[in-house]
Amino acid sequence: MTQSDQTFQQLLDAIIKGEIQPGSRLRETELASEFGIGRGPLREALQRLESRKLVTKVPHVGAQVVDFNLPELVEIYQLRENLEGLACELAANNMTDAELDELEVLLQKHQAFVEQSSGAAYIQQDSDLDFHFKIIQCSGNSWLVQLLCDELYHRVRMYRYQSAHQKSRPARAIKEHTQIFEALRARDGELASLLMRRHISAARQNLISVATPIDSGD
Amino acid sequence: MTQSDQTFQQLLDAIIKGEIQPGSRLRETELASEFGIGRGPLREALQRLESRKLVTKVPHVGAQVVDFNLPELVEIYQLRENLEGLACELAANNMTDAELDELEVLLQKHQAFVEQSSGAAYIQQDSDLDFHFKIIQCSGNSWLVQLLCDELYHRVRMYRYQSAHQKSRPARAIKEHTQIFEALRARDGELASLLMRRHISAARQNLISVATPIDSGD
DNA sequence: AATTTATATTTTGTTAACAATATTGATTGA
DNA sequence: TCAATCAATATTGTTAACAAAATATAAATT
Repeated sequence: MTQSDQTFQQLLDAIIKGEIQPGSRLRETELASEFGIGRGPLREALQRLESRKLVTKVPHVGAQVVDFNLPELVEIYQLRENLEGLACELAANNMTDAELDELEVLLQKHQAFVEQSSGAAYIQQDSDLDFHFKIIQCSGNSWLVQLLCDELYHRVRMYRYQSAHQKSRPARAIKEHTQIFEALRARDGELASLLMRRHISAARQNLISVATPIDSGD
Repeated sequence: MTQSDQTFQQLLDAIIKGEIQPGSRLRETELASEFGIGRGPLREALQRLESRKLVTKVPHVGAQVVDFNLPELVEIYQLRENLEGLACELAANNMTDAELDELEVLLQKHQAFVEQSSGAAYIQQDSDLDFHFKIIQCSGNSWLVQLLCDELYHRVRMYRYQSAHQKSRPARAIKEHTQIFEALRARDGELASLLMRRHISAARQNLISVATPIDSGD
């Protein structure tokens, strides 16, 4: 594994978990010596973060970690709604019985996390994303997989870590996941797609209502 | 503008137009001296091409231009179908009257190209893509714009240049574009979306039938 | 002759120094 | 006191040399 790869992974993790704060300036020399590598590989790592939209770069000025931004997150959820709907349609036809079993395991694992209600919220939320990931990967469309898993989802995870206190709505999510799973098991792509779209749409609206201070009208 | 930027643009153009053949090996030293630059900026350019999926890199081995691949193109059209459908929905609400006028101009320009039926096919096809681009940009969803314009479309254009002889179906395309435009003008997002999905779906099926040798059944 | 082993060559990964640009801070003038 | 100008500093862009890995070539063995 190249140094560029390693550094990319480590920076990715640190940014998503908020260990490097949103908006931070990323100085090449500073980071390079921190990781004990030269500036070359570090620049490559930064560029890869930029292509995932976790970092913005301005020529001759520098790089900084993206800042949290509700409108942008809403945009991402709009895309998820459509793309994951499509993923369900495709997965309903493509996925094997073994894959369905694996998905069921994920669902049960998630349920267990919620019921014992222990552990940090982000564990539960990662578990939620695992369910979505699995379906996407079963779609069989490699571009769809890359777009969602490798580009949009980093941003979603970043947001979740940074607002892990808002426990979203785990019980309801599980129920919706179960419905989606059953539609997939029945190979009903149309229904699975509809349910997934509704599921993400609800999450999007929840996002807005949580982040927006209630306007009491006075 | 940095050397990395310039080189990226030039390589992008050369790859899309087929001046650098699909499957070609891209040797760093060779290209660098060809562009009269060092290997550093060249590597950055290659990396950016990789993130657009026009080049594949293997560590310690090297980079090569992606090869044409029908199943992958079909995957991309599946995504376009959904994403551009969404773009229409959003654009119907968001786009200004001025933008509608601009779109109409593009439509007429495209029509002119087809009627005079002169010029290379790829001019007509670029003109076709301009129409799609415009709508996407009017969606107001910046992630949608980037995904489509900056990632998926390079691959579409690459395919079109390399099969410019297959004149697709320009007259029909114009007719469908006109319908979509009228729906947008009427601010009917649902209809515009439906028409766009159907439009791209037809293109996808055309793609398959053109590329697949007719199975006469014997 | 075919296959393996060893060697040489090519090519990528990495570094450290240099050049160019932007930022910062001090200085000057109104 | 504030604004503008200039020098000093810090930071990115770029290059050329070196290190490590993979590929190609040649020799040796069965």
